Amino acid sequence: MLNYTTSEENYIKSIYHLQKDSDTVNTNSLAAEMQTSAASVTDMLKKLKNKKLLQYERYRGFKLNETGKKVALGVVRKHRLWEYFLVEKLGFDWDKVHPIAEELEHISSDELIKRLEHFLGSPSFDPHGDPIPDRNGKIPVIKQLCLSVVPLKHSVTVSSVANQTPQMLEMLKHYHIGIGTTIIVTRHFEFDGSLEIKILRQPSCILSEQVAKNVFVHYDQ
Amino acid sequence: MLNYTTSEENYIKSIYHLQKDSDTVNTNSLAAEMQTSAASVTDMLKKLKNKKLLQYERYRGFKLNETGKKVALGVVRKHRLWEYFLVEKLGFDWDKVHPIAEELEHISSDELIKRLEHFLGSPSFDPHGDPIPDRNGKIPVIKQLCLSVVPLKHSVTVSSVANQTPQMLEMLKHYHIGIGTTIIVTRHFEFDGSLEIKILRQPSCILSEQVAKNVFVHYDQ
DNA sequence: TATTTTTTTTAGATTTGTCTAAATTTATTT
DNA sequence: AAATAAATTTAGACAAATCTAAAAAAAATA
Ligand SMILES: [Mn+2]
Ligand SMILES: [Mn+2]
Ligand SMILES: [Mn+2]
Ligand SMILES: [Mn+2]
Repeated sequence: MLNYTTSEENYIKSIYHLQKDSDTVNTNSLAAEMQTSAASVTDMLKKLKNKKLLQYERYRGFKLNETGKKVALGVVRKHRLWEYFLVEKLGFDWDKVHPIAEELEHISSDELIKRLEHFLGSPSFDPHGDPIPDRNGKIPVIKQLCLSVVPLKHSVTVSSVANQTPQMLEMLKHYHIGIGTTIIVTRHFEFDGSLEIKILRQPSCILSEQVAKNVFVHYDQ
Repeated sequence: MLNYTTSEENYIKSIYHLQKDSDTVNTNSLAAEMQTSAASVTDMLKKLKNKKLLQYERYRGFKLNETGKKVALGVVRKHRLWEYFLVEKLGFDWDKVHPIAEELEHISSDELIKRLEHFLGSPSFDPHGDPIPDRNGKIPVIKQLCLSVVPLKHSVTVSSVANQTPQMLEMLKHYHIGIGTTIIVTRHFEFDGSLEIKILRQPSCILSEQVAKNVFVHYDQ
């Protein structure tokens, strides 16, 4: 497999994440995601098309082809393994690791990642509950649903969090919610969609719909 | 402390290593060390002088000032901590870690290095026996001497290896010599300066002067 | 000291990744 | 279907890091 620049890898990864929800991606959304100009995106699209990582016709949107997806999965794999390392081995809070993994994911040694994965015990999910692709790009799946649609009085366990900004993660920490936390939804307020929830050894509390929409869970046992 | 580019950091580190033996450094030696052209070196020297990291008058050689040395020590510290991690935690052979640490040393987070150091148990020496500067740039010292000048029949322990190319390290592995190996010099051949040595549980063997000159030891107990 | 050699710097290009402003294409409204 | 608005691309510029070839300065030698 060829080597790509840090910049190329960042674009490829962003396209990968965007095309999961929308199939074909457009210039402006990528520019927004990357916090850069639309012109810069167009420049990079030409480069990635030349390198045969992208399906792209001008003005028509674009998407990664199979090669591009493989590259993206490799970067995602590295990113999430490093995040796991930072939290589980170095004791970082889970809301601090993203920017550091954003740099570490570009270290090029394959041997390093092979050994890192083994050292970490081949984890399947990163500290945010996101799946870690294996060496072949295969992603583990679990049946999860959004906390906002969980029926009352069912015990569920938090398996991932969609919005991973420090702001969101800070908030969840305040509620004592993390990956693996067991939750029972005790009330649902129709007025604003907020939820009353109960966490073991914590007083009941109210979550806004906005928060609940970003928390994903699976049913217990 | 400001941030520097990967390229700047690599130049600063090379100058630091060169000026240890020669006080003032010249353009061609740095170009050789960095495997680049003299013109590129001159370009970078102007940049580093502008950033006030360097004493430099054209045609007159150059050296890092105190600020520059601090930056260099920070990079060296990161490089050696990562090498220690790669060998002690990930199980890499010591002759494989240098190029990977060459990338990892540029990851910018200070918090990361603080935690990595703690995770590793604040080691004082890297896998090649080179000292790891502490957070303030202070370097631990040990009294060491070159294996080629060790008197006969004294028990000494290998503390560092000067030439760290894969070729040299491969060779030392073949002789079962590593950091911490106990050695007794049993004969010294005047003809070519080669040494007969004895390592515990190994048959006697002969080291060329070229190898011995690169191995540093300290007296036992 | 004059000449030659070596070292170092400058001049001018090139590549990568970025930008702003203008032009073009596509989409949405009247 | 025009007109307007939005999205996208192109044109042209710039900074960083590199290069080669030529010029200039310093060092070594005759
Ligand atoms: Mn990144
Ligand atoms: Mn994550
Ligand atoms: Mn480096
Ligand atoms: Mn080392």
